[in-house]
Amino acid sequence: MAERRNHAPTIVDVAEQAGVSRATASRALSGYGRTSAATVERVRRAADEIGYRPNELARAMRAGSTGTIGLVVIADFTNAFFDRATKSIVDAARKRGYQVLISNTDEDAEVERRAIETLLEKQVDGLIVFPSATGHSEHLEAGNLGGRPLVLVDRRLDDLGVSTVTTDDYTGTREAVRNAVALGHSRLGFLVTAANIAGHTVARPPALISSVRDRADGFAAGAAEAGIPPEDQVWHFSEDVPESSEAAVAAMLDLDAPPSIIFTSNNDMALSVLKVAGSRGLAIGREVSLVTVDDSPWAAYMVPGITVVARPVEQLGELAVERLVAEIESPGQPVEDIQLPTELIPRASVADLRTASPER
Amino acid sequence: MAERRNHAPTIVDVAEQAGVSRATASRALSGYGRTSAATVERVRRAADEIGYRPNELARAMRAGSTGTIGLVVIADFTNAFFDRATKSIVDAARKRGYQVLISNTDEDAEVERRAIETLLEKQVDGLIVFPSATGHSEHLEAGNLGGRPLVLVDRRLDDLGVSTVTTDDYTGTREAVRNAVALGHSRLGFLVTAANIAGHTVARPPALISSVRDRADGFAAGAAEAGIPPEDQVWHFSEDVPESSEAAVAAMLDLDAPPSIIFTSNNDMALSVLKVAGSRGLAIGREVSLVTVDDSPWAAYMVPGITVVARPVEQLGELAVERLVAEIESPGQPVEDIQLPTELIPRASVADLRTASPER
DNA sequence: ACCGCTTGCGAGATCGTTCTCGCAAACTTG
DNA sequence: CAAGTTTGCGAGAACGATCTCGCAAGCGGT
Repeated sequence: MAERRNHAPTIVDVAEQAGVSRATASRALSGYGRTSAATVERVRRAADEIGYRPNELARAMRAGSTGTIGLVVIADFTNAFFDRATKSIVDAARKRGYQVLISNTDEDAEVERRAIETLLEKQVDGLIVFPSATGHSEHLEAGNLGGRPLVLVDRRLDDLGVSTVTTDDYTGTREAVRNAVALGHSRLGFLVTAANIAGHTVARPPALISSVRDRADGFAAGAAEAGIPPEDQVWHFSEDVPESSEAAVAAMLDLDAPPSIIFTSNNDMALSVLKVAGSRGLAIGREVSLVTVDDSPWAAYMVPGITVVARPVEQLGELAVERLVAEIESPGQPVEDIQLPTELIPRASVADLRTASPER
Repeated sequence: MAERRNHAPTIVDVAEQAGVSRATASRALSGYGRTSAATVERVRRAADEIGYRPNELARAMRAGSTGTIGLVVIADFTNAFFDRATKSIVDAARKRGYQVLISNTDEDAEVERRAIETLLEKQVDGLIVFPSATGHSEHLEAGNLGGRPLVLVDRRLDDLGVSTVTTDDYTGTREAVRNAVALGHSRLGFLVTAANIAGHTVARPPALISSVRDRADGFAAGAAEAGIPPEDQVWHFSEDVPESSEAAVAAMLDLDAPPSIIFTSNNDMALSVLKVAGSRGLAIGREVSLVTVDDSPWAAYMVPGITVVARPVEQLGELAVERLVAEIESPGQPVEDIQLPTELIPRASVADLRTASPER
């Protein structure tokens, strides 16, 4: 019968209960050093009896590692990206014996800086960061990380010299353009959401985050390859808020010669196309075609299904964890820049203009 | 000039650098006790110079609290529920000075049990749990939680006597039924996804998780109130996997007298309706009406927009954090069972049968 | 000039664990 | 049977912070 104290039972309580010393109790439970089988059994039973639960804090302080990794993400809802990435990271970490401390930055660099500071104070063994689009990144430099490894996901920050896992959006978007041209489209719209823009604009903003830049470059490359002249590449940029997105869509549809197909750089923008086109009675996949980046359940199940450049988000998260754990457990790994292949999933949102008589 | 050691600088290094004792350095930085202004300044400067970052682990061990809460969720993608809830919890926690350790259970009770064990070992100050539908819940009883507070979210576990934050899905669903009947619908389908079912079935499974049970009860109550006879309430149950869902939808549409409207208990099921109806050329909001629980961007922006019972997910998360932090910081709070109101958002997916001539 | 009070600071204990070291008992070996 | 080796276990230090004491110096009041 254990005497109940007012604190959670510690290894000292286990030792008393089993009639051995702290050291022996610890040895028996952790299984290092030499302990007789009888003692191990006695200590185990004692621990069970008093409901002992090891204090991972103390263990971590002694060991110098916490078995915890810090995750700094940018929560967005429409893309089903945040949750897929988060889930895959949490699950992959758990499989390798790590827990995840999560922070959300909402694209705010200052919040990101403080979040990383807090995570480091909590002694995470390493960091996985979806870097925010705004602001600088001194806080991500090795010298400010207390020697703890960092892996970037989804967005490259080239001058940082740190392992990065992204998807090959350049090739994916280029492929999508090629596919559209093959189906007879010859005037292509491209709607890009970007941070740090006021409203919407036709001028390309000076700095795009790497993922969006890749999509833009892929679009341009695909169009050039297919011989689409610049005047038939219609670019619009907007903030990532519904009002700006919808205004950008409306402006594009209001052109004297609107494009037959609209590419969007993310799903928020794609939904704006759905909404604005719907309100004008334009049927997707007939009067207006649509391609977006990132697959999602609704894109697959809608009628018509939306043609997408699918990114292997789960793999993205898993690889990030794999890289990070490798650097944690054997430091000095070479820096890797992993780019995962994307996949064009053709559905019904892109009209085949080769057979149908051109509408509008 | 600080002498660089091979370990992260500690308060001892700061003290040396400033020429004071550990205790004084700690006082100067933490701002308790008495310290002269000059010393505070000197210590601060020393800390800056050597890049001191406090070790939150050591502080937590001494203080007995970590400033960390454990979050145990069930990741799902379609509902935009996981990410909205997670984000709101992470953000609300941060505002109150807490970080979040996140675990995902995938509805597996054993994984949930182990996740909670790990979180407790890591000395979280409290737990927010979306309880899994399967298995028992001894691991959630107060005696097994080491005295740390727990708040349940989204699903009630009545015999646990613990604060719970849910949404009033009963009233929401009842309201939705009432609305549909007012629009002329008189034969109502209800598609329910539930764990622990093999395939799909017409028989109501013995145990439904509280949120789904509330929706079912609300549906039944609304139909009864509106005078819909039992034979015009068509129930189908299925597993939460696409194959079962789609089979259930198909079976319902294959009835001799299919319902004019289908209610679904979640968005996975609603997407299955979209898919199957689409593949049969049935237009949503015309030949088949649809109402689901949980709003999401795609439900709002699709054409037609989907009528939904919207749940205040962000508020759910915030209130859970608020309750938990209250119990952490002043123990002995009364147990609260908070039910947040839902809102019916009528869109175009429910046909108005009063004016239109009945189709099919 | 003496007493009491405030101020500033340092020594040491503490949180709960792991791990090194040393010691005694038991065991092996020629 | 003596000497060396293995085995099992306990004492104590360590991780890095906070906090309780107690001490010495400075201060004002009488």
